[in-house]
Amino acid sequence: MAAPKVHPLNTDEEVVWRALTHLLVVLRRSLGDDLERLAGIGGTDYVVLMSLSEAPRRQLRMSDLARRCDLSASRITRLVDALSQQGLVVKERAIGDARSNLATLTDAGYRRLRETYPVHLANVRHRVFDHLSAEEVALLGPILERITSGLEPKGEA
Amino acid sequence: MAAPKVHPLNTDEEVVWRALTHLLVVLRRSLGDDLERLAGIGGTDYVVLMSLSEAPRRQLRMSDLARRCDLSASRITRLVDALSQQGLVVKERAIGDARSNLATLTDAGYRRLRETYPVHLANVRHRVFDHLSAEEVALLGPILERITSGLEPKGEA
DNA sequence: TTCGTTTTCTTGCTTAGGCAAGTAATAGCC
DNA sequence: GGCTATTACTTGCCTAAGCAAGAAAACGAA
Repeated sequence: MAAPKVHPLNTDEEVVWRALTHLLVVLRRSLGDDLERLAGIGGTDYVVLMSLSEAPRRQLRMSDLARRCDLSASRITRLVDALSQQGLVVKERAIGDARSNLATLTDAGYRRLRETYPVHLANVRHRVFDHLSAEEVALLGPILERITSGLEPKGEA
Repeated sequence: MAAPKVHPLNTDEEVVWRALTHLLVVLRRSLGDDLERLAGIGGTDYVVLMSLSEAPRRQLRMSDLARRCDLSASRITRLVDALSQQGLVVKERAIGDARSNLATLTDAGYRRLRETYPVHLANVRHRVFDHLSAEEVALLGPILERITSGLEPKGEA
């Protein structure tokens, strides 16, 4: 609390910091726009479908889905409702616990995801991996994981 | 257009991709929340003040400010209006071109920024640099810059 | 069993942000 | 000098997302 005299960023850190904040805003936007423009699906919808497709039975409880997508419960409620309107998922009460709702990817949803995947993949390569060597990718993985893993506990850590 | 058979991500790439998308959402949120909680200022407001403080005369045209903050013109209009309500910046018509508006950081704004800086610095260290060695930081800089520099041209590239 | 507590989701409201249309000022051109 | 085109910002309106309060089910204890 009493400002324990933290070092200012050195030059290298400054560079990383500028690039990172820029990335945080712009890469997110670029990828979302790419997907919307080239595949007609929102970035968030894509993440939802993808998360479901990776789950056993292609099915997750709403709250688990929210966690995997880094979204709030309310946002997931609305996203799943919208996707189910389009027939890409179904929402049904869980047997055995009538509080939980299960979202399940439909065949149509799975098909949609398969169609979209190549577009997404191309975007990701174009925006990120085309700029990196294999060695850099190998280095980057552990670094990013270390940063993200310190992030989970929403408040302090 | 005709899906030119892009390689799927290999294992290393997959790791980077997962971590990166997570980072994009969560780091942004964490840093914004930190600042809000510990310094009572929004992350975006902070960026605006910081950008002004780095400009000659602590002053920028609205459109330049928008560009440096990665924000739309309309968002900047509203942010600057809010900040000027709080006396942290002033907005005035540019002499010599009455279309442009100049936003200038006030002394109060500068003071506010100085107060906030240590908090922000501590957050940044805590969330990012505490997890990285000096060597890693040195490696990371060029990598991130390469990615971001491919991002500017909003649509294609 | 019945009542309080906790979990899980939903709904209402608010905020951050962008886009598109409008307005004002400048710049070019005849 | 008067039109047209361009630039710079603002305003209206929409979407994405979160928070907080609610409702419904499940759990636990008396």
